[in-house]
Order: sequence, then structure tokens, then C-alpha cells
Amino acid sequence: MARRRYGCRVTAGTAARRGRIDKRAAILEAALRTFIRDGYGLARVEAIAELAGVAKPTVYNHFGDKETLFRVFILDGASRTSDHMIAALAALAALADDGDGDGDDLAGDLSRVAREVIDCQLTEEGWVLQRLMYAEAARFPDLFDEALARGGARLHNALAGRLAHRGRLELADPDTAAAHFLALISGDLPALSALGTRKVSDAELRTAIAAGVDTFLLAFAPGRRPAGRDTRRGWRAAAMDSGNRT
Amino acid sequence: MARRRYGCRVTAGTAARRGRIDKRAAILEAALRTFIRDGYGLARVEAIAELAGVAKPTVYNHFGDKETLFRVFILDGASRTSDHMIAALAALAALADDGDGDGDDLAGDLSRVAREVIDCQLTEEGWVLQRLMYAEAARFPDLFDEALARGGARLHNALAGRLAHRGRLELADPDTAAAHFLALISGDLPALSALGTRKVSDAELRTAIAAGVDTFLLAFAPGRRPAGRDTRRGWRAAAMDSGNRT
DNA sequence: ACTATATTGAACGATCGGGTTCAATCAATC
DNA sequence: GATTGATTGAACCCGATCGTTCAATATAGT
Repeated sequence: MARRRYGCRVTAGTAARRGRIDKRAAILEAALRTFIRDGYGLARVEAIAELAGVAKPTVYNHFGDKETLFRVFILDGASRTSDHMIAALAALAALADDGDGDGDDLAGDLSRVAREVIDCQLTEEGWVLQRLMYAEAARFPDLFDEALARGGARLHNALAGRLAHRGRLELADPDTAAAHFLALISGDLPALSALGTRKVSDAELRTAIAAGVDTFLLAFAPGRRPAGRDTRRGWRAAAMDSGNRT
Repeated sequence: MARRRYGCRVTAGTAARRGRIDKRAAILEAALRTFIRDGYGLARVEAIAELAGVAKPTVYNHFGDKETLFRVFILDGASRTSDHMIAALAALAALADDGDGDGDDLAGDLSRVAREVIDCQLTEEGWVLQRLMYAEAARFPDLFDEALARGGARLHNALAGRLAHRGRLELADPDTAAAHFLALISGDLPALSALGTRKVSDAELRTAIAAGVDTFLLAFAPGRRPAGRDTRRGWRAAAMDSGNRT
């Protein structure tokens, strides 16, 4: 039998976890690939082990059972994805106190934030987390709550804070504004991407984001008309003239 | 062995389907219950048969195999749910041509439509269809496309047509307006309802709908200020005064 | 009554998959 | 070197599940 080569054993600092950290990481990466393809129910522990290049007992050594592996995968993923999204909010810095400001580009800032948040969501991991949450909501209700607390709620709160201090927005409630912003920029994504199973073109993304940001600004910053303002009025007139109903 | 009692056999008019129509309906209803609890992968055909009060071979007689049963369930469900939602759009009748109209209640109409569309979505069937679509998107990509064509796309198009002819709205593009309306009124639902696994209170629903309709009107009917307009401006001033950042 | 179709309870075949055991080997620490 | 924890390939256990077969019974149409 050939000599075997392994990496470092976990040190006492991570006593709450068993096994070697490189094996753990490989297992979680393999879990991602397997859950993407098979979901939770049809994903096999043996397949995950093979993909990770470890023995099946090693998976059980690290995670105890399939369900625990799944929970760790979901919660780690929710935190990580949300961290990335929250970092993207930096583009929404508070407005400097230097007057009316020609340097202010609210629309541009919102668009950049939207693009980065959506890019996080459009990752394979982003989608598999969402799909798995939907799929398993009934079976693991506590898991949904915790993932929401680590993921979506954190993003939402961070965005609300940013919007509250951005300036030049009329907000009755920053929570509502944040929720609506996220809804407007991402509402088209499930259909465009077939729930994450297809690639969305750059043009489609830009269009969806621009429309979402436009509508957001119309509602929450009415003093700042987006470029398409006159086009809107013109369209309405045309519809009244045509008189048809689809 | 006791005498057995059965219903009517299918007539030649439905030759494309096998078996008795009452058995078929019972199987599809049992499939709903089983998919709600177990999803697709872990749902057992034998469990569905028991719940339906039929023998397992009967399920196979009607549907051939588990996957076909699933496909039929999804597509029939998408059509039915979308039919109900589209019917709800009747509240958005075109504005009568009688001038500026004190009888016009755009906000009220939109709220009624929103409430009915959301009530359809909040049914057990509505949620299980959505959860199943997310869960199985990667395994059955063609199914998603067809369900979208029968469901979401039909609703979207019908709503766009209604909005286009409602009057008093400034729409650059009725498609975008429809998409944004649906996004605004339903964006909170996944979190509020824990993806359909919890009941949403009437107060929560009313709040979410009112906020969504308000924002929609601000963006698409800016001449019609919702009641909360002054509150919004007041809040912004308070935020600037407090100076904190969450 | 006759015929054809549908349904049934029981049983089966083949395969599967979560979790476990085992003894040998490896790796890190003292 | 000794000790301890981690890993491994192979094998196992046991319950499960999709799909099928069978002969008897029921039902609907002619």
C-alpha cells in the first residue's frame, strides 16, 4: 500500500469542530456542487464524499449526519453571501455636507449598489442557497429563520441604514424603502435566470437594474427625475389613443 | 371479499387520459398534500396512493411514472392559480370616459387587485408550486419554462394590459410597470410567511400592500399623492438631525 | 349476458442510500 | 519513540422505494 499524504490536523483553537480544516472545506465545496445538481433529498452523502476526495466516514466524522452537513452549509453560505452584499453597500456612502452638490450621483450610486448586490445573488452559491431554502422550508423551519437572520435581514437592515443617511431621499420608513429597492431591482431575476439555471445577459441585467432604480427614484426622490421621464408621459398618451385592450 | 363500489369510467372524449376521473382528481389532491410535506424527491408514490385511497398500480395506470405525475401536477396547478389571479384583475377595469372623475379610485382598485393576487399566492397550493419550482428548477428546466408561460407570464401580461388602459398612470412601458407592481406588493411575502410555512396576519398583509401600492403610485402616478406623503418628508429631516448610522 | 377496461391487495425484483464497523495507516504533538 | 486523533478502503446492515406482476373483482357500454 502506497504512502499516504495528508494536511494539518485542527488545532485546539477550533475544538468545537472535528477533523482537518482542509477536508472540511473540501466537503463543503463538494456539498455545494452536489446540492446544485440534486437538491437536498436526492443528494447522496457518498457522492459528496467522492467529489470531496475523502472517505464517507470522514464526512460523518466532520458533520455527524447528512442533516447537520446541510444546516452548516446553508448557514455558512447565508452569512458569506450576505457579507459580500453588505460590503457592496459601501457605494452608498452618506452624502458629504457640502451643499447641493454637483458631485452627488444618487442614481449612479444606487445603480452600482444594485449591480453588485445582484451579482452576489447571481452566483451559483447564491442561487443554490435560495433554491434549497424554498425546497426545504417546510422540513426545516428553524433553519429558514436563522438563515434569514444571518442573510436577508442583515442586508435589509444595512441598506435601510444607508438609505436613511444618504440624503436627498424622502423616506417615510427606511425599512420600507430598503425592501422596495431590493424588490424593484431583483423582481425580474427569477424569470430572467430561470431560477438561477441560466445565465442572464449583461444587457438584460442593465435594463432591469435601470428600470428598478428609475422607479425607486420616482417614488423616493421625486425631485430627481430620471432620464426617461418624458418618455413615460408620451407613452400614456399613445395608449389612450390606441384604445385597445390586451 | 366485500363488494366494491366505484365511480364512473372516463368516456371516449378524454381518450388522452386513462382511468376514472374521480380517481385522477383524488391522486392529484393527494400529491399536493404529499409534495407540501416532503417535496418531490422524498415524496413516495405509495404515500400518495394511500392518501388518495387508491392502489399504487392505479397511480401508475393514470400517470405512468412519478415524474409525469409531478409534471402534470405542476402545470395544472400553474394554470389554475394564474386563472384565479387573472380573474382578480377585473377590479382594474379601464377608466370610464367621463372626465376627471370623482368616481375614480385608482389606489383602492390597485389595493383590491393586490390583495386578491396575494391571497391566491398565499394558498397552500400557491406556495407549494413555488417551492417545488425552485427546488426542481435544475432537474426539470423545461418544466419551469412551461409553468412560467402558463402562470407568471400570463398574469404579468394581463396586468400590463390592464395598467395600460387604466388611465391616469404614466407608463414608459406597461411591462415594467406590471413587473414592478407585482414586485412591490409581494416582495415581503417570502420573509413574512417563511416561504409559505407560516400564516401571515391580516394586519401585516394590509401594511405590506398599502406600502407597495403607495410606492407604485408615487412612481407611476405622481400627480396622485398617497396619504403618507408629508410623513415621508418629515422623517427625512429627523434622520438628518439624529446623525447616526446603523 | 358479454366484452373490455379499470381497479385492487398482495407480493415481488432490483437497486439504493444513510449510517456503521474495522484494522491499517498517517500525522501531529510531546 | 510513544501516544492520540484523523483518515482510509472495504464491507456491512437494514430499511426503503420505484416500478411491476398477478388473479380476482368491479364497472360501463353494447
